[in-house]
Amino acid sequence: MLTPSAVTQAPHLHRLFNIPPGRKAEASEHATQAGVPMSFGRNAEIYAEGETSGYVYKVVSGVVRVSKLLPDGRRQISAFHMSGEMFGFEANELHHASAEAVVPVKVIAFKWEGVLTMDRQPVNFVREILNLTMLGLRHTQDHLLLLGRKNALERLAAFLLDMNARMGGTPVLDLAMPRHDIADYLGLTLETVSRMFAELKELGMIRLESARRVHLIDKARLKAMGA
Amino acid sequence: MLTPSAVTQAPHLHRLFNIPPGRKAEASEHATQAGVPMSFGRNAEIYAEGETSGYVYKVVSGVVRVSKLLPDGRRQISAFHMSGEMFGFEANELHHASAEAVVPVKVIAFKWEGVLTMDRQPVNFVREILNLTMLGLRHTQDHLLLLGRKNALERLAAFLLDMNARMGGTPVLDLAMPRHDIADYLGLTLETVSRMFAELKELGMIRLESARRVHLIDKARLKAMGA
DNA sequence: CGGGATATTGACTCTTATCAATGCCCGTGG
DNA sequence: CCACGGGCATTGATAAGAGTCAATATCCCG
Repeated sequence: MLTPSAVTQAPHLHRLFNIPPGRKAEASEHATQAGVPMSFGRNAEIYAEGETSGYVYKVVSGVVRVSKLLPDGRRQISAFHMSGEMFGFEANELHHASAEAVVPVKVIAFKWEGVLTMDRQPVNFVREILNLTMLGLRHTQDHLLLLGRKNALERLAAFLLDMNARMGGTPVLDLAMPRHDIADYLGLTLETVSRMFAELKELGMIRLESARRVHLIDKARLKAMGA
Repeated sequence: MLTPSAVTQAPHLHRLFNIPPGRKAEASEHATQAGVPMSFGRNAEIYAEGETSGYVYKVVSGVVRVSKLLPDGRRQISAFHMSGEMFGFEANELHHASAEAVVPVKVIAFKWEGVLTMDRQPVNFVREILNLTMLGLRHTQDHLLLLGRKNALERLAAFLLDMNARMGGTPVLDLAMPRHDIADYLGLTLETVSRMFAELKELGMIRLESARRVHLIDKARLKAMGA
């Protein structure tokens, strides 16, 4: 459940996607291969659902949320992406979800064209991207199980463990996102999320230093709970 | 929501994956490129979670369900695959979900090795598989929205429309799977699924010729409902 | 130090789950 | 050909979990 994530780092991609040392990079035509650094403020939109999608992104710092909206405003966040991870892969030329900065974010944007069309890149390269996409698919399938079959407490436990694993596994966890975002990721309301935090605290499994700073006191029991 | 599906057909793959005319094919070592036809009875296991995964599959006939289980038996079906679709893509060498035949199924199995390692295949080929995987990711993300944010009636409406679209769009829909499978796909209980069928009937949007044979009377309203 | 956004807590409602009884359909065998 | 039996589906009564609405409380940030 909630494995390291979607678009996690892969050695090859790190090499291939990193900006050449000394590069300055504005959004110039030349940026095709190297990638263009971009910054986004808190809650700024990186791309929108329905927008034409020409780029894939790698998170340099901050946290990104990818989400879909129903016409009446109900929202489902499908993933949070943290430093080192990539997102924005799309089958067609249109974005099927939107991406926003949860906190101030730096990313590098790569022309998708350049990624797939480059006939000079080793076949390994496309294969590497395929692998990232398959990992993303796996994470999403795990999340289906969470949304379809786990109760509120199990969902929150799984979420905290996933976040923790992805941030290095230290027992103190700093959450970048507000309760509302956690709720929209876990398919709950923010009130329920808050109550589940309280219950995990009651159960002695976590300690809340503040709303965003969580101490994972008993990971073993959290794991048993998150499934 | 619930787009044509996961691993839907793509012209290139049809060419590349089809068995050479006149081929007989047992599970021989030579079958690497051509693919091995296989048959499975109702509810037979095609592969299991945790099993080592050496093949990808293309459905020739029947319907396949891909699912994950929680230790206590709760189940989430992540997708149904129908004729022409492919499934079984895995990031690592282990299957992360299991696949079973909903009804008697014929598939063709292709060695994954052969698919990725073949340096003689055009780069286009890997790219085609990447595209199928991205489509699968999209379908799964749509399903996240369904599980996280839609109510029971909306879920069933979306399900019926998706199935209908994938089976050619005729107003009479033959469901291959029992209520229990629909429930595990939609994150509901079979009783609730049954009640929602009754309610769609009440609303005049469907007619039940039998439990498995559904007439879609008002697709427009179903669409509005399914979101 | 004050104020707005974010989070918690409480009371109550509503949707869906659970438990249980009955009905229906279809294939098999008398 | 009909009756029986077993799996599947429907329907009902009740319970439980999460949602909703509303009133504080807390935390930043200026």
